[in-house]
Amino acid sequence: MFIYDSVQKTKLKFESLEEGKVSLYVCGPTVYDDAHLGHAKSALVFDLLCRVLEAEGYDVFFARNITDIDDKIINKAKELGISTTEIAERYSASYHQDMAAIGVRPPTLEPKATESIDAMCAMIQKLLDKKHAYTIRNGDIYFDTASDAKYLTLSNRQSSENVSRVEKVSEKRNDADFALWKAVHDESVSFDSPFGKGRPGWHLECSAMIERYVRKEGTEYAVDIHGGGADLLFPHHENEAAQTRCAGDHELAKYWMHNGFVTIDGEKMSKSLGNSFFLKDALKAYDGEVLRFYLLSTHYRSDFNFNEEDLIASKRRLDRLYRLKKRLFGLSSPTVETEFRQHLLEALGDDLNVSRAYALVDELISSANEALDLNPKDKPYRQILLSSLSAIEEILGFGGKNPYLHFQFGLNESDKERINDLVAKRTEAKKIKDFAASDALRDELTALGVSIMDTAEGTFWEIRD
RNA sequence: GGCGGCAUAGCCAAGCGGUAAGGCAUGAGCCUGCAAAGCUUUGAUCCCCGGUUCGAAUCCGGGUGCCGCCUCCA
Repeated sequence: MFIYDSVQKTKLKFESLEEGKVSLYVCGPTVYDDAHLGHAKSALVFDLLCRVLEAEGYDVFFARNITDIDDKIINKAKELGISTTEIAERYSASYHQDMAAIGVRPPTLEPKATESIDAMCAMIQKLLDKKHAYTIRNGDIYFDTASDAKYLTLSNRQSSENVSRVEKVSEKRNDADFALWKAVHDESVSFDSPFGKGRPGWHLECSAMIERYVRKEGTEYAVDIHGGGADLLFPHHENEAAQTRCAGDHELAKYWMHNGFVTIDGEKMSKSLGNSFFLKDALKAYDGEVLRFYLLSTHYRSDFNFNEEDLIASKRRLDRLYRLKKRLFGLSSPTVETEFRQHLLEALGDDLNVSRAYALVDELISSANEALDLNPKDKPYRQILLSSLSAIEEILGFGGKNPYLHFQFGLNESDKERINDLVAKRTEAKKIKDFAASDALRDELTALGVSIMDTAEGTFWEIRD
């Protein structure tokens, strides 16, 4: 496995801290609204990484947090007149639902910030003890960035001179110093701590939760891989790394992975543009699996420009896989190790080269169709083929559904009944060679968005995009 | 202003020094009552200029054009 490390800016051979085991921590969402396509992309990328690592035989411990306390959650709660807990629960649930819809498996562990306050306090205390943090008069606790010689080395920034846009607090020792703990003096949401009532700083959450839930004693790094969106490199990950190295005797992550951004029709996602922003909206129009296939189709480090035209092209590519599955429908056989699976892992093992993996899938489909055209009854061949297809499902996470249902997205039972009825009538007309009637029926079906295909096994239909 | 990324056929997109994967769309053929599906086939010298090299889309220098981060953010 090779991984591009976004700190060293080079592709590295992956060597886990502990033989056969991988610890992966990914920054999860702040649950104050529904998940958008960017959340989906990030979740998909690391879901794929997990699948590949597991397929390579690693025992993967994957943690992805939920930030369930934050100013934005508080604001949303005020806006809707309900508690922050309700907000967090509502959007955690919708996050889980949306991610499941695109085939993102749940992480091994999903720590919540509000359930980890003690871990955060413990870390703050360490930082205070080691003089890497200080308290100002109002009770806020800040990280002293000047006390960490390695500060800014993660994101490769020269000095903190240009990092001056964070809030100006006159008592801060350095402009770049960030809050570890914010004291709360009014009635707003707060947690009790040895430092008084307050709320934790966002950057602290991940460091503390990694330390508490993921890290094994004695390792040089807290985790093997730390991931997240490209925007998190600075300041979030820079700050996390600083906290971890200053509070303990180890660095945070051996490998850093950052996924690219999702734009929509070339524009940065924004609510004001009113474009298909939320994943749940995209899921109304397209099958979750189609969205998975599409969002995963380009390299994870590249920016991804989401648009419907490309999505449809992508769906057509996935359709080919399902048409092949239709040809094999009803067959089952024990899964055997295939060369194809090896090739797939080889491609994905190269810093998740999905394009190469997809090309392999395409080539598999073409050669399979060709072979089945020549010799439809070749049993050993079909067994290998079915095994290859299950490798696609296992590693890439698509292609596992009933192939007929894939082509019936968005239809209810009465729609299907009506279509089946028309198809049956057309078959009757064809039987008596009344082609005028059968063509008229096909036109009717076409008008319904249904495409007809006559095969040796009978007539099949698909809903078209 | 500082830091970083990208530029490959109509579109999406691999490629990491040896003479351009794959998909969508398009044209043609086979198959079909006709279609659809499937199969075969059709097309780029890689933003521009210069350099290194026997050889560069791939390395170096200089342009041009997009984009991201530097503020909460996947």
